[in-house]
Amino acid sequence: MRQSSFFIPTLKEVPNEAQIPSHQLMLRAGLIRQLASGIFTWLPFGYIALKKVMNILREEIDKIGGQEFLYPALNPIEIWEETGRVEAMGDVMFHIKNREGLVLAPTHEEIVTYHAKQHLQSYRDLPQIWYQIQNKFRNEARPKSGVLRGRQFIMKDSYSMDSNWEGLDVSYQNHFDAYCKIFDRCNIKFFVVGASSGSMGGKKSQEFMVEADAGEDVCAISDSGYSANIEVAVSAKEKIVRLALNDEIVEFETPNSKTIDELIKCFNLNESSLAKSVIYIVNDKPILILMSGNDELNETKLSSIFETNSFRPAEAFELFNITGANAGSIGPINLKQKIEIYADLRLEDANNLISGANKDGYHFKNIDLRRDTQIIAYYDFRTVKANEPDIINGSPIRVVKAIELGHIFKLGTKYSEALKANILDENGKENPIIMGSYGIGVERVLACYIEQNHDENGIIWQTPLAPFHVHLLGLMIEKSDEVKNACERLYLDLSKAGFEVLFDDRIERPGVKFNDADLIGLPLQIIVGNKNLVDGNIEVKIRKTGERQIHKLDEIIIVTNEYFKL
RNA sequence: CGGAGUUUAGCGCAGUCCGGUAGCGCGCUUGGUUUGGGACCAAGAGGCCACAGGUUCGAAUCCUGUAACUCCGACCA
Repeated sequence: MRQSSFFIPTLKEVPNEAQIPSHQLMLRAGLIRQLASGIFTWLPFGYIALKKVMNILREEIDKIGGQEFLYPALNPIEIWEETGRVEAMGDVMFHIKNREGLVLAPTHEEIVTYHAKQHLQSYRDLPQIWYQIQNKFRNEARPKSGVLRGRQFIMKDSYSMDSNWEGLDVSYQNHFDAYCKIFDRCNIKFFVVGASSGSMGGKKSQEFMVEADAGEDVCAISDSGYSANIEVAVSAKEKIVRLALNDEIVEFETPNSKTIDELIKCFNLNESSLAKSVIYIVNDKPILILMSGNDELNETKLSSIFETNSFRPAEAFELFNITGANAGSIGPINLKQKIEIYADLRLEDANNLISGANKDGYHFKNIDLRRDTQIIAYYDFRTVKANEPDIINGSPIRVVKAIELGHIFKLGTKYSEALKANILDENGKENPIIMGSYGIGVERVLACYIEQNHDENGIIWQTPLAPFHVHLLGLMIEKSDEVKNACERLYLDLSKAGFEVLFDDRIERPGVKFNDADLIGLPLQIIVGNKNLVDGNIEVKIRKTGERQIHKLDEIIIVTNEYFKL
C-alpha cells in the first residue's frame, strides 16, 4: 500500500475526549473516529488490524469444531419475551420505534436456540458449536474509554449445544483452551477469573481479564493462583470466634459514634466484636443483614442469594420507620418493625457482639446471635479486601482493576427450556438441549493489546495483529532517483516475498515520516535515504526495541525474512 | 439516572468576569528557500462563536431553556 493514497489521518495532538492510552493512540494513529457517544467508525488502518483479530478468532474456534453463522441483528421481540429477557435487559435493549415488535440484538442465545429447536431433534445431532462475528447493540448508560464500552460493538459469540452435562464440560473446556490460545496468539497478557453469571443465568462462568487501570471490573488474585471477580471472590479471613460467656445484654450510651471506626476509637473496642447492620429493600420487602465489623456488603452476592435484581439500600426515612433509629444506631434487636434478619457467614453463631440498639446514640453489648436473635440464614455476603489470605494456601490477595475481554458460561438449560428446544435421548426421552455461551469483545482485544503495547511515541505492533509487516520509508524520495528506484524495488520484492508493506512515498520531510512511523508502530521500519544509499546501505529499525541496523540493499529481503521468522 | 465540567476554524486552545461584530498555535492552499527525528519566509482560504428564545441601539460575552460530548458515581449479557 502506498501511503500517499492510503487514508490514514494521523494526529499530532491528543484529542481532548480521549483519556486512556489506547483510545488516544487509536485516534492519533488513524484507527478509529468517533461518530457519537459509544459509536465508532473503523478507518482502513484500524479495520485491517481488527480483521486480523477476527481471523485468529475464526481459526481457533474453527479448530474446536465451530461453524460460522451470521445471525441477524434485527430480532422479533417475541422470542426475547419467551425467555423473559426483554424485562431482564430493560433499557439496555434497543427497541425499534417505527416498527413495533423489533429489537436490536444485544446477544444471541435466543436466536441460536430458536434455530436449534427447528432442526436439532436427536442426541445424534449433537454436539454442535455455532458461532458468529457480528455487531451487538446495547444501550449503555455511559459509554466510555473509546471502544472499550460502546453502544455498538463487534462480538465473537459462540454457543455450544450438547445432549448431556459431560458434553457441556467438554465444549466449555474446549472454549477455555481456545480462548487461551487466541489471547496468547495476540500477545495479550491475561488472567482468568471465576465470575458471576449475572442475568445470563447458568451454572458456571469465567472471565478472561486484562489488568488495566482503565478496567471497569475489579478482581481478587493471589500468587497461589486464586483469581475471582470481586463480585464472587471469597477469602479465608477468619470467622468471629464464639466465646464461653453468657452475659446479659447491656445498653450503653454511644454519643457521636455513628460509624464502626468511631466506635472502635471512642470505646477502645476490637473490630471483631462489632456487628454492623445494613438494611436493604429486596423485592419491595425490607431485610436486615448483619456484617462483621467494617466488612462491606457485596451487592452481586446479595443479588444471587435472593435471586433477584430488585433490591436497593433503604433510604434514611425508611431506616427510621423500620428500626426506630437513624444510621449509626441500627441493630438486630428491638426493631420497630418485624423484618427478616440475615447475617454474614463470618458471624455464624457469634456472641459477645456489639450492635446498635435502634435508639439514636445507644448500642447493645453482649449480644448472642444464637440466644438473642432469629437469624433466618447465614450467607457469604461480604466483599473481599486486599491483603486477606486466599482460600488456597493463605497467600495475600491483591485487588486489581481489569478489562473483561471474554466471558464463558455454562448456561445449562435456561434457554432451551424457555424456548422448548428439546432432543430425544438414547431411550427416546425428550430432554432440553444443554447449552454454553462464549463471548469475546473484538474491539476490546485490540484496545487491550494497545494498552499493553505502546510507548510515548505510539503503538508497538507485533506480527499477528500488525496491519502491515513493514513500513518502507522513502526519505526525500521526490529529490533522488536512486532513492526512488531502491524503494520501488524493495516495495516490489518485499511484497513478492509475502510481506505486507506500507510504503511511505509521500512528499514529506524525513522527520514527519519518522514520527508517523513510530506513531502507527509497524514492527519493522526500512528506511531508504541518500545518506546510507550512497554506500549501498539501507537502515532497518525495529520498532519494539528501537534498535537500528545498517544492511546492504541486497540483503534486505533476507534480513526481513529473518526478523519475521522469529 | 445522580453529581461535575465542556461546547469558539479540521485539531488543540484564548477571548466571556467588565457587551461594541473574533484571535493564537498546529494543520490546509500558493510561491520560494530548506531536507535523516514533526523546517523557515511570504501571501491566502477557512467560523450563524452548539441550538432556541429573551434583555439591549448593539450579545461569543448577560438571562432562560434545550441538546451534544467528557469525567466521577449508579447500572452493565
